[in-house]
Amino acid sequence: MAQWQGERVVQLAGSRGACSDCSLFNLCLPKGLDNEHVQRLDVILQRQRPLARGDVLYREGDEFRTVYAVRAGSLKTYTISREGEEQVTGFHMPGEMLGLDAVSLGAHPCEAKALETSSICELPFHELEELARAIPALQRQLLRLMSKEIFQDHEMLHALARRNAEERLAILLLNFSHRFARRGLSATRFRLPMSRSDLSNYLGLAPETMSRLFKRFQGQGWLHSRGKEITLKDMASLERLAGHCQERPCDRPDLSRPSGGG
Amino acid sequence: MAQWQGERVVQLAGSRGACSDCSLFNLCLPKGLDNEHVQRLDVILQRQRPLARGDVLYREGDEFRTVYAVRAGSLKTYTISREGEEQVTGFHMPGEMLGLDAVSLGAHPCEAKALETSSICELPFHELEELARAIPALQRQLLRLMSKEIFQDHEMLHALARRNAEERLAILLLNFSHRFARRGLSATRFRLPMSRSDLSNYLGLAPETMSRLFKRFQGQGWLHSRGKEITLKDMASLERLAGHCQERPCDRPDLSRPSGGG
DNA sequence: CGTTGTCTTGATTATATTCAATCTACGTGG
DNA sequence: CCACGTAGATTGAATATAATCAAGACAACG
Repeated sequence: MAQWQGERVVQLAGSRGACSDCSLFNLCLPKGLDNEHVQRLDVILQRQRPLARGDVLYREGDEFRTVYAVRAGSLKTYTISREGEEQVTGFHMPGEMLGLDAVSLGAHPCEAKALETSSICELPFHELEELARAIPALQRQLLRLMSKEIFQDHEMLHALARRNAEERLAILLLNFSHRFARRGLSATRFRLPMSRSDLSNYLGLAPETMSRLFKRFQGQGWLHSRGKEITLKDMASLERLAGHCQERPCDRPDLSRPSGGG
Repeated sequence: MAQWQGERVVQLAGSRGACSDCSLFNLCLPKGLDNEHVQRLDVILQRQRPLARGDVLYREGDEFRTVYAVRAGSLKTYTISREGEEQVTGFHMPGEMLGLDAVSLGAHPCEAKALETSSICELPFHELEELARAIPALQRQLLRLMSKEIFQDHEMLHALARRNAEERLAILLLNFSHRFARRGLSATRFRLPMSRSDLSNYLGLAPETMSRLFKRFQGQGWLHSRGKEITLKDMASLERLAGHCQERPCDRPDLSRPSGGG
């Protein structure tokens, strides 16, 4: 593919005011941005060459200049403690954003690595900020995205602090199920692109425990797993385990009080 | 005190361009805001009547209209699961902000309760957003504040996922030590305003474990605790336990690339 | 077809939880 | 000022849960 050369992507917006590439950033509110705005946003989008499995998008300490959105594939982000141990802080699937945790420090506090061949969009934060000032709906959407990340982290804190291993896995499986479903994929059959170790690390468990959990879940008939391929067979039981379902109130476009001048 | 009636506080800015009340929100960059801006920010600040211990500032599900900063006292925020169990998501000391996790949903995803008699500033988010568009440094600072919260949550995730009980307590003690020190208070003698249960809940431990930990730490000569009064006596040992010290890179004013038009 | 890394499995151990029983501090009312 | 009640904190003993250690199976890949 010849276009993966970091050149600027100047794309005209679609006909209905919907986003093209910028939709990957979840930055477009259906009613918030008109064609002109979409065009201005797309102009600052850039494509990178695809990442191969294991490629590092950014390292801990790297200067923060851009935020990223996953176009295809998937990545994990993780911090590295002084002793060298990893802590996976998130998995990022197509349509999801990463890098916003770097705004505060001005440098990336974590590392991002491709779990498989992945295609990434990047958006220079400096220009995004400027544009956000010009487009109220964009500013708000940016704030909402960050707020959502905080909200999700709090859910994760709850899972790690109050839930046992089984419950954590159930929560995680349903979480992925919802994320796949939102992309129009099956909510019950999907492929988890990360290793069992990454999963267990994310959930604060030992890899062996993860293995035993999958076995137990399979024995209960709750799911079928063959390597990375997962089939959820008893959503009700998983939801019962997970407690209040982890339905995440994703980007709702209806805001009672639009921040724009009206 | 007669001024606790929710009236608007119209305060003139100090002489050096430093913030007055708005400094509570950590929204002012020393070099970023001049007097005129400070004045505009202070104008939208409001004072509430003080909260008594146990008073709820906002409940889960409450419509999100304002963000808050602690002027004096302290609060805890916590989510409530469907089964009614609490999960403490944070403690908020003077000069610290809360409520930003509500931007995404448009409603507060957690509840905030005063741990002691507390005085609160509130700032209508709608107006804050507008002002942020007008003042680039403010917009950036707002984004940085949220980013910092994400960053801190990730540290907490690491603590819950990878650290044992002792290490978690050491991390927490040093965290508070730094927060008190930043306010000009002693880094080694302070009063933890929350109950042991709140602490243990926050750290994902049973209250009994927390009790045993304090006893063990005291036996090691690492600290002295009498009720809520804590004296740290061996910072080196605590730091060794905590691993890389949890020094949080708080609001550094030096940003290589100011987002303003220059 | 072997090599490598990941995953799985079993046995054992460590860690923190749970349950139950005091103990203490503190606020209330006599 | 003291007795009482209550909520929180502490302590001990038993238990549960997941981690660790150590092999072995499996899959991907050259």
